[in-house]
Amino acid sequence: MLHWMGTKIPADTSLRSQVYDSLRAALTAGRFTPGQKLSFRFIAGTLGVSLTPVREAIRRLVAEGAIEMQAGRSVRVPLMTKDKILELRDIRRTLEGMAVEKAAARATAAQVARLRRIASELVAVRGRGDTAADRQKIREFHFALYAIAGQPTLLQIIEGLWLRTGPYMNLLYPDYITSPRGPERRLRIIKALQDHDAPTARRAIEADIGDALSYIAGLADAAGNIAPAQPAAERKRRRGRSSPPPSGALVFP
Amino acid sequence: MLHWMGTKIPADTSLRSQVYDSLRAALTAGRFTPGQKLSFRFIAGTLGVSLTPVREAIRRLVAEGAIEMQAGRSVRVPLMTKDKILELRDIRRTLEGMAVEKAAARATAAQVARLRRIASELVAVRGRGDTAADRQKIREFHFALYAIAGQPTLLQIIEGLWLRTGPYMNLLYPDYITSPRGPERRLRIIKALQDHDAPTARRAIEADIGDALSYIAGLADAAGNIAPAQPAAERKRRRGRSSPPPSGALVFP
DNA sequence: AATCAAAATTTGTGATCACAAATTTGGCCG
DNA sequence: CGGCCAAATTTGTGATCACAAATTTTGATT
Repeated sequence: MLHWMGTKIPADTSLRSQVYDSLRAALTAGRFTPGQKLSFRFIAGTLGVSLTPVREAIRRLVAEGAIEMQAGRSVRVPLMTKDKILELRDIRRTLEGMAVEKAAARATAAQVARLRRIASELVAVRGRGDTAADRQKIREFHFALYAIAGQPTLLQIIEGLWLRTGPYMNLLYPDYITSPRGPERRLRIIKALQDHDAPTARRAIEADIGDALSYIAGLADAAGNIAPAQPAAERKRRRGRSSPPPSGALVFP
Repeated sequence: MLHWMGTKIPADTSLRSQVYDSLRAALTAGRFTPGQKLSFRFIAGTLGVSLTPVREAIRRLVAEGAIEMQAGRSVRVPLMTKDKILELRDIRRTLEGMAVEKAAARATAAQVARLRRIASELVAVRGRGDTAADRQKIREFHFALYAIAGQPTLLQIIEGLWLRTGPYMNLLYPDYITSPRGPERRLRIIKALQDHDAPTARRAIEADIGDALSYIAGLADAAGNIAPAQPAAERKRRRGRSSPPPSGALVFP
């Protein structure tokens, strides 16, 4: 639920947005193979809509770099290379470092408390083996952190970068993610925000992002290509009726 | 003309792209008043196309932050505030600084020579009072510089940032732009690239961007709003037939 | 003249169709 | 088995239509 100064911003219920959300979720979860061609009619057919909203959703995703458009006329899931990951690493490290630096200067006690709560929820989820839930909590922590900076444009750009790296972040599981550095760094960041210690906070987030993406870059083969990640494990299904997804959720199989 | 390793990339001739280019050019030149509502049918009618390509072009511009979409259903040219300009200043300073730093490490003699040529052309144009030509040369210099870094994603993000600030850059004319700091800094950057002196190059570009956008932020009124810029002066028309724009150029009046 | 509800118009959205370009298929010949 | 070309199919693009929501205009009433 999006809010702004207590005023509810009405959610965009257009089919276009729903298609966008579905594609975004599928990309982030790695449900498409990198390099896979996505035809408009396949997407429209799968989601049960016409071509029109699909085309507009695709335009947005292309603009955000989440999918790429071939010279001719087809779109496909981008293939990742070591160079591209290293470039994204440098950009993300810098921008997310900037966001945290500004956040440290402004963080209120309530905001710090919220971060602490999310961090402890993450600890609780970790080790349960639910990759999808784990990643969700990580995302929640990071964006709660960046939102404190109060810089909407910066936040939007960072979201775009997460969308580009998203399909490959599953590669961190299970090896990299079990390192205790993550939890330690999150606590260090929280402490630094509490103390308004911007340089320390920045260093911690830069190390976090730098290490994670360097690790992924290290998975590249000799040609510099990085293999696609496996889809995140689904959350446990609710007991009871399982067939139809809740109210109008457009999902890929 | 776009090239890549000697291979011509075929230009996208779709109507969608032409509409996008037209809107982008109009926005950059300040031909729309900030806050102005843009109806799909107005754009389609003006450019003589149907709604379909307009809708897709708009989606892309919205994703890039060049225009914004109201909650309900209309799109408009974003209004600029002091806070937003300062945020864009910080992001641009950082990312363009990063690009120049990488460029300094890689620049070849030929690339430096090209920068020097553009810089001298800019000096030639400067003082002729042709704002549009001046801005075009500035853009050419900056992107030739950033391209040397060889980081396509970074370049794409920077282009998006220029699109957001574009409608307001005319505010630099004629007062700010006549300062001799600009030409001096460009020469300093070129020299630093030649010497592979990354820190000096970064400092120079950061000062360039920081000063320009700080100047624009200083134009805000007490409420923090920044008045729209006047459209850039048109280039001198070629003599001869003046009515129809060259081959299929979709232009706004 | 100011107010406000009803009517008229405008506007974005989604579906559908026609069409050309790209891609795949299938068969033929080497 | 492999290369090549024409037919068949798929695919993205652009135009058009219907429709509901939003906006503007109108006109009656105070």
